[in-house]
This record gives sequence, structure tokens and C-alpha cells, in this order.
Amino acid sequence: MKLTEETPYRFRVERHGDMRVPGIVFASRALLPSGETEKPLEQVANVATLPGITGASYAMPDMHWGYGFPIGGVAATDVRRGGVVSPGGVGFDISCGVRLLTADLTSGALSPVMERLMDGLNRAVPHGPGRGAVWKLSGPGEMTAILREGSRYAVERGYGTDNDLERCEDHGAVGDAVPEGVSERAVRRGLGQVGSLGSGNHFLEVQVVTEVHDTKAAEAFGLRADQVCVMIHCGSRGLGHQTCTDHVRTIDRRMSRHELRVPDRQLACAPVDSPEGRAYLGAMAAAANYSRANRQLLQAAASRVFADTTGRPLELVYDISHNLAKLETHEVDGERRELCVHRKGATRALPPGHPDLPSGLAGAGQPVLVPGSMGTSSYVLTGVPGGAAFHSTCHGAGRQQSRHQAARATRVGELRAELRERGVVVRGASARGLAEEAPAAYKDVSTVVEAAEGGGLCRKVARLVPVGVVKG
DNA sequence: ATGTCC
Repeated sequence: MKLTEETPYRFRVERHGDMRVPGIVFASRALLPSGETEKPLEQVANVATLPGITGASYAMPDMHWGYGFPIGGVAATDVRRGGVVSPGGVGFDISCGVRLLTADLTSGALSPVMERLMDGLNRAVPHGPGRGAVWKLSGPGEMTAILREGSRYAVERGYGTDNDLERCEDHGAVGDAVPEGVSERAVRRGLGQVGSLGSGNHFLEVQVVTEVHDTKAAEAFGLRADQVCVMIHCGSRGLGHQTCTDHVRTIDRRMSRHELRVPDRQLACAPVDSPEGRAYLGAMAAAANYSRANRQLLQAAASRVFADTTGRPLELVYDISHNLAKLETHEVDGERRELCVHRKGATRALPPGHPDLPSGLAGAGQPVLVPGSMGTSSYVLTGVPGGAAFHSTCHGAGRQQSRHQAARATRVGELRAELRERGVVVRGASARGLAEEAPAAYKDVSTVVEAAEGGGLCRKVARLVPVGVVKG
């Protein structure tokens, strides 16, 4: 793979084969995939062959191998020029994302009640694979409301306030959702999981702000040094997974009818303006809304525990997803164009003054929430004017070991002791889950964030470190 | 990520 260094944080994959545009990788030399691990770069090149792709096939510094697209991949296709949508460009966990909350507390006030707080969160926040949820649904009718209205429906039912919706991407619900596009089987899988964390790298963490890099933006976000926060990272559970599976299958079957050929079958796609393309986007929006409702319900559950234990409820900073395709208008070559922007393991990062920001955030930009690996640290970033990759940045630390490798390499007892020594109270984690999520399995999130900032994708606002974690 | 294979 021929890579050209454009800047210390920006590399170009030169066009070759059927690539329609170059690949642009935002990373440092140290973070670049190499040797055996060049597979994610091949995926960047594969994505560059998609019909209608505009600008470049982008990769964020936390990139690693994924289904079809790399995780950390961003690709925009031009809807009016035959642009396609590919479920592999969103991933199986549709609208997986992060919600950040603040408590009006400093770390010192937390320590005396810490164990009790974590016990409360462990009981109130369903976690782990399979069932267990905040809501027991009355039936499929109520599911339709969730799929259409997302966080708005949860708020309507008393699990939050209108102010919360101001601080949610898309005001709490993706428009044009088509609940009928979510199969019966997907609904069945989702019925018992509304308001649950799941497993893998999903978590709820109690965190403390240890560094403020941008005082003004932090203030606008409601963050200050030594502030207690809660970060929730979860997605659309079995419902989103099944929705992706269903639509990959139908789109794959129709590929030849649209005379579409891709270098990897996992890049199955359909023109945005086709029955299959629109059907996927409608179902994806519905699954995204399930994920939004999920995080709204977990906020309510956690807030209640905080209010009971500390006397302080939680307030929403922002909710943003990092697995989604969105129809957005961007200026390309001096022209306004309608693009289908795929962000898979990549986060939207709107700059200050962007019209889609709520008034309270207009001056600061959109909060970008970047969870680090378990027990290390997380970042709050914001968008910058002229941000590349259609206003996108990284989404996390990025795996460097497979789950299998990590499970084999980790001594769970030592890891637990290490976390305890660092002052992190752990609840609910299975031994296997803990091993797979060991910090050694991930890149250093600080290095990733440095590269994203160096590449001109975003700006640092604050760094948060965990003091408590609930995991599946 | 995921009832880690319908």
C-alpha cells in the first residue's frame, strides 16, 4: 500500500485499481496500521471504489478492521450522482453512541458514598448479554413509538425533560424512521432490552474531570475541573444487530440488479435513491431511535440513583452516536450537495456557529464524546471550523488486539487489582468481558486524540478519568 | 457489537 505523508497527522492512500477517490488516513506514524495489520488500509481503499463517493475515503486515528468498512471509517456519497448507502458503513450496532452527564458534585464529596453509589448503579442499570431492561414493554405498539420517536418518547413518558432533548443529536430522534422496516424478529429481540447497557466495550462510568483544555467551551458544556460526571456508552442491542443483518441480506441479493460491483462482499450497497437504499435508511433510523431511547432510559435510571445517594440528580451534556449514516448537505467544489455521510466508529463534530447546534452550544461547538478503554480516561472534544472528513473525528481508543487475543493475554486477577490500585470501583463485569476489554487491548486514547487534533479534525475540551465502572 | 452459528 503506497502511503504519502501530507502532514505528520495526515496520510494519503494513492488511487489504484478501481478507487474513485484517494484514501485519507488521519493518524501519526506510530498509529498507522502496518505489516500484518494493513488490512484496515485495504478496507479504506475498498471503500474508495463505492459509486458516488465524494472527496476521499477517510479513516480516523482509532481505525481498525471492521465488517466491510474499517471501524473509524468515514465516507460520503453524492445522492444525486448515483451515491450508494452500505450497511457495512454503519455497522451492526446501529447508532451506538455516548451520553455524558454531570452531577453538581466534586470528587471529594463522592468518596464517602462511592461503594453505595456503585451498588445502586449496579442494581439500577441493566447490563450484560441477553435480557434485563428498564422497561417492560406493553407490546409491539409501544415499540413502534420508540422506533419513531427515540428519546422523545422516553421523555414523553416521564424519563427526562425537554431540556434533555435540546442536548441530543437530532433532538432525540432521527427523522423519517420506518418502523415497518424493522423485522418481527428484530422487534422480538429488542422487546426485553429497552434500557440496557449490553456487553463488550459498553459501559457506564462515574468519572471526574482531571484536565480542562478549553475553559470557555468546557463552561458552555457545563464542565469544570474536579466535576463528577457519568458517561454511558451503549447502542441498539439485538434489535439493531438484527436490522443490519436483515438489510445486508436483501441489499446483497439486489446488487446485480443495480449492476453494482464491489471488491468485498461485505461492502454490499444500494443506491440511496432506490427502494432497497431507502428501506435500509428508514430501518436504520428506527433502530437508531431505539438506541436513543435506550440511553435516555439509562440516564433516568442513573440519575435516580445519584439523587437518592448524593442528593444531586444528573444533567445532560450531550448525546452523540458514532455508528450512523446521515443525509447531510455539504459544500463540495463550491456547490451545495446532498451527501449520505457514513460514520462508522467516527463521531460527527460540528464547529461553533453551525446551524444544527442548539443555541446554548452555538459559541462552543458540538460536544464530541470519546470514551477511552476501560479504567483509563475519556475525552470531551469539539468541532473546528473547516473540519475535514465532513466534520468527523475519532470515536474511542481503537482496538489493537482482537477479543480473542486479549482474552488469552489478560490475567483477570491482576487486572482487577490494577484497577483497584488506581481507585476504580468495578461492578458487574464478567471475567471474560473484563479480559477482552483490558486496557492493553486498546491503543492509548490520548495519542489518538492528539492525532485527531493534529489532523485538524477537532479540539480538546476536557479529559475525564473513571472512578467507578459498571460493565456487562 | 451480537441469543459470539438458524
